[in-house]
Amino acid sequence: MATRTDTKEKILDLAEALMREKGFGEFSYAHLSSELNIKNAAVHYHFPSKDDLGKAIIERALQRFITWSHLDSIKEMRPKEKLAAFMEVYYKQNLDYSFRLCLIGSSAAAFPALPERMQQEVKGLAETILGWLAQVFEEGREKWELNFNGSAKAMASVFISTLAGALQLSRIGGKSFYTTTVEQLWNQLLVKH
Amino acid sequence: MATRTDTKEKILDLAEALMREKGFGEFSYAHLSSELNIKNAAVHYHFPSKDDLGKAIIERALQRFITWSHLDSIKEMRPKEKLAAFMEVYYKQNLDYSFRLCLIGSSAAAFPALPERMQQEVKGLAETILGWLAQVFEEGREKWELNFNGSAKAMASVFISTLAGALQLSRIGGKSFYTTTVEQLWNQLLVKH
DNA sequence: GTCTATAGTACGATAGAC
DNA sequence: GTCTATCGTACTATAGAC
Repeated sequence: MATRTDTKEKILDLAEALMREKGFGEFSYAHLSSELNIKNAAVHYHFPSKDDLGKAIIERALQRFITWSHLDSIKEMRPKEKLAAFMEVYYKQNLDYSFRLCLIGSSAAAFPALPERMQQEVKGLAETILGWLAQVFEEGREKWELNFNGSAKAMASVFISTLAGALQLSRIGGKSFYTTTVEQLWNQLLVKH
Repeated sequence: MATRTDTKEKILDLAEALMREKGFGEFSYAHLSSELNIKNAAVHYHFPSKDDLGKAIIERALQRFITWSHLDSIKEMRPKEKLAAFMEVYYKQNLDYSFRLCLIGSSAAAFPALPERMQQEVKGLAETILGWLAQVFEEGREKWELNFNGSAKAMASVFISTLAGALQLSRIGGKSFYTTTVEQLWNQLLVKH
């Protein structure tokens, strides 16, 4: 019925959602198979071990980010718009669902328990996103659209730490905690020093 | 041999450390008992269910923070010093060990999987810390020691989100990611607008 | 590519002796 | 307060039929 690719993609979709909702160690092959109406052996066929599954989740997310950041519609934006677009995607992919974390945040929290091959993938993903953000901040300051002192890399680190942290803490403080926090962060970037 | 209180405290100490290193769902009664050279039934004697244990971890942390913030040595400090003292404790209790998370961060990441009674305690702990920080920020701005726009509560939210986020991401990016990020955050608070 | 069946392990929790 | 012993459950993973 379903082609090989269909099932594999569906497994990845669900696994990624569960990882962000509950954590990588908190969902099982049984969760995946029952939800997809297949047997757990079928999941093992596509991803022999959970290590393979975890690595594939992160690999796919990296490709997705690269594709997104290379879209003409994104590349043509001014720095401030790029940052706003990033924040919008971040909000929609996470807070529009019931407090899913971003993959970086979920991975970081569980990092010591993750398979080593998966840890390597996560490092690559984090470096890619941080590099892109640092470039946007650099460009934004040059063009007088964003205001901050210090290095663009450090500012990008504050930015992504705040987003990821606020997203996590919004599980305790509610959605308004996230919006309040991010609005404050954003406003500080627009202040004229 | 060991008094009742001794063992109970030792269990709490170890459980809290494991929760911050690996996550609440990632350690077991077997981990606790083997490390403490007792049997898992002994742990169940002190904390019948893992819910009880989790609740006790957070309760104790709340008392610890209240005690700390009520110390004369802390209360006598100027706002900027208070914030610096908070950051120093945060660094020493977390990054001086091998990337332990703070209890708030660890709890937030695993929140949906935590026992409900534990979730309530976590909310209380987060509110207490956030309230204290907001007061420090308010006072700091009044006395011209800290610079920020917007509400003190929002600034406190950014502050704690950034610390918790940077601590988590430092598991991916190393200790220098944390120090870079927090230094940037700190410098922004001292900038004269 | 998906199934049935199952091995092997780890978990939280409890009963009852000391 | 700690022990031995054990129950019931859930997990990752594999062998072999279809």
